Parts: sequence; structure tokens; C-alpha cells
Amino acid sequence: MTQPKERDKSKKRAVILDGAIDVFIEMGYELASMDKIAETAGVSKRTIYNHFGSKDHLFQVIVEDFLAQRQKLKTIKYDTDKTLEEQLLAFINAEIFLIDSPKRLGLSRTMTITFLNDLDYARETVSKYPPVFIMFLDWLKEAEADGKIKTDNLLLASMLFNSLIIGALTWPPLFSNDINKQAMKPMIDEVIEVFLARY
Amino acid sequence: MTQPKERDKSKKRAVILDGAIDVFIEMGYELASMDKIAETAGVSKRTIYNHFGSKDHLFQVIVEDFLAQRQKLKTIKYDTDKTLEEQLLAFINAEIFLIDSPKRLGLSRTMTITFLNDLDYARETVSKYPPVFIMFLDWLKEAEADGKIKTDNLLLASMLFNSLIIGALTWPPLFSNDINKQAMKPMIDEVIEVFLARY
DNA sequence: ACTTATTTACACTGCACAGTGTAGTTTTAT
DNA sequence: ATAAAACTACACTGTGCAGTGTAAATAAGT
Repeated sequence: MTQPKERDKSKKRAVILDGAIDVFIEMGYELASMDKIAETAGVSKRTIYNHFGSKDHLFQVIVEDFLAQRQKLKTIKYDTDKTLEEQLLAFINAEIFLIDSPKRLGLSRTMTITFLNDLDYARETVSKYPPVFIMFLDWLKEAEADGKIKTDNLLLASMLFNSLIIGALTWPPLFSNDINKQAMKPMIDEVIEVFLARY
Repeated sequence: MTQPKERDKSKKRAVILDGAIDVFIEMGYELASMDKIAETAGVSKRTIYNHFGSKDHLFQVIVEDFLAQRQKLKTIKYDTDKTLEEQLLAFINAEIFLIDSPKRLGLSRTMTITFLNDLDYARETVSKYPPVFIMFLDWLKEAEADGKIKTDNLLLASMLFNSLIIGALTWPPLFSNDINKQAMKPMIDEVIEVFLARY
């Protein structure tokens, strides 16, 4: 009557996720077959289903793990001791995290595709995390209170900064599939300068 | 021995394209079945194949028609008689054309998805049209020669303006699926102001 | 060593869909 | 009116894939 019941499944789970990520990146969600994922992960297909139930759910877990990682980076408090440039760069880096390795870049692309394919799913998923521009908005308020920045409309300024990052830094690599961080430097600096020139 | 040979197929062709566009928008490329397209267009599936050969090619035709339309709007020459604001707005409007009706917005989204799914196809297709920022670059050169604008790096400034448009104006509606042009006005003005504040 | 949770191999179901072949019907230029 | 081009209806092929059932093999906790 002894109960060894609970065993550690986390190892297999991690192996499955690793393989799945590779396949999803390489083929996209639709074309990634569960057989292919099983083969890549070196695991039987049945085991994947035992762990994750469905292809949808497997992907969902990957996406949420990914978004949660980023979330940590985005918690930046206004700091009077640091230059504005430094702090703006920190926000930029939190977004660049999404694309600064081939794996993350690929995952971002695959994720973007599924989001565009199902806007309700996208909204639902993204809504689990604070909107991108909200954390920056808080920062901006304090910077303005500190007299370092001047805006007519905080919200607009906040959205605009975020747009600059997406348009200039996040978006292009999704298409070029290239992440030469060195080459991005001038554009990063320019984004900061543009923002400070206006506000 | 008279030859009536050539008949006018353009009417059916247009009907097919109309139906196909609706279905591609509603379901996305992958989920849009040829049977569904045939039903929506009110045409037999066989006729679609007789006209377009394959689903791929049908979609390709739609995409290229769409991009060609935009191309016309983007041909803007620098004009000393017009304000900078006016002319920048013209460039912005050429991009907003892609998203300022539910149909075009939906098509832009579907197109973006297929581009992200197949980067080589994307590059090939887009390369048939002059890159977005090139036309603006020409404009910028003349504006600078005219002493109205001052940049350190023309190319960077040109890319940045384009990034602003994409990040602030084109990109968000793809996800919100909303095109309230009224609500976009403040952001449009802000984009212009930001650009002029820097350069 | 023993027990049982976990994994595997594999065959199988059911479905959706791209594309084809064909015989007959409709349309249109002359 | 007529002949051929264009179209339709429809059955059919082949394929790829999500997900399941099961019996045997493997692994881990005690």
C-alpha cells in the first residue's frame, strides 16, 4: 500500500518543448506535423499527446513561456541617477530580446503569424501581460515630473516610442531573418535621438 | 474556316478574383479551400483551375494586383510650393491606403501572413516594386537641397520615417482589425511632428 | 526486487483538401 | 443557326495529418 504515484515528468516535457520549438520555427505552426515534432524531439508521438493533449495546447505553452520571459525584462523604474539615453535603451533592449537570437527571432515570427491568423486568440493571449506601452507610460510620467521630458500628450508619446521600436527594430528582422546587432546600433541610437528631439 | 477563337474571359476572371479575395480575407490562405472559393464566387471549381491553374497562382495574382495599386500612390515628387507637412502626409496616405478599407486591411493581413510564412516568396514578390523607402529617399534629397530639412544620414532618416509609419499606423490595425481613420488623425499628425522635430 | 507510472511502437480512423478527368450544358462570336 | 469555346456537375485520386487505442517495453521510486 505504498504510493510512489507522482513521478518527475519535467525532463521529457522539456525535451518535447525543445523539439517542438525547432519544428514550429522551421515550418510554421500549420506545416509542423506532430509526427515531425516527435521525430525531432526523439520521443514517441503518443507521449506528446499524453503531455500536452493537442497541437494547439502544445503551441500555446510555448508562446506563453516565451512571453513570460520577456515580461521580466520590461520592469524598469525611472531612475534619476541614470541618463535618459540609458533608460530608453533598456526599454529598447526588452523588445530586442524577442529577436536577438535565431531561435527567438524564429519564434517571434511563428507567433506573429498565428496571432494574425486568429486575432481573438492573440488578444486573449497578449492580455495576460500588461500592454507594452503601459510600463513605459509610468516611466514617462516620472521623467516628466522630474523635468527631463516635455510632452503634450503622455499616452501619444508613449505609443509613439513603442511604434518606433517596432517599426524600426522589431519588424524588419522578421522579414530579413537577420539579427546583426552590430548593424542595428545606428538605428537604435537614432530611435533614441528622435524621441528626445521631440519630447 | 472562320476563327472565332478568342473570347472574353475577363468577366469570369473578375468574379473569381472577387470571391477568392473574400474567402482569403475571411479564412486566411491556408484555410481557404478551393471549394469554398468556388461556392463564394458562384463558379465551378474547375473553372477556377482553368483560369488560374493553382491555388498558389490565384493568390499570387491577387497580391500583385494589390501591390500594383499602391505603387501608383507612392509616386510623389518634391514640390517647393507645398508645405513639408502636406507632402509627408501624401507619403503616409500611400501606406494608409493599404489598410483604409475593411477589404484592403484584411488583404494586407493575409498577405503579411503569407510573406512571413515564406520569406523567399516575400522577397521575390516585393522586389518587383521599388522598395518603400527609396521613393521617399529621393524626396528627402531634394528637400535637403532646398534647405528645408537637415539630416546627418539621409538613408537612416528615410528608413526611420518609414518605420514610424509602419509602427504607428500600419501595424496596429492589422491586429485590432479596426480602421477608424478619425481616431488615427492625432497619431498621423504626431508622426509628422516627430519627423520634423528631428530633421 | 517489485510495482506501477511512463513511454514506445504501430496500426488505424476520419477528415479535409488540392487537383484531375470527363461528359454534357451553356454561351458567344460569326 | 451553328460551331466551338467556355463552363458546370460530379465523381474520383492521392495525400497529409490530428488524434486514438493498445499491448509490450522501459524506467523510477520504495
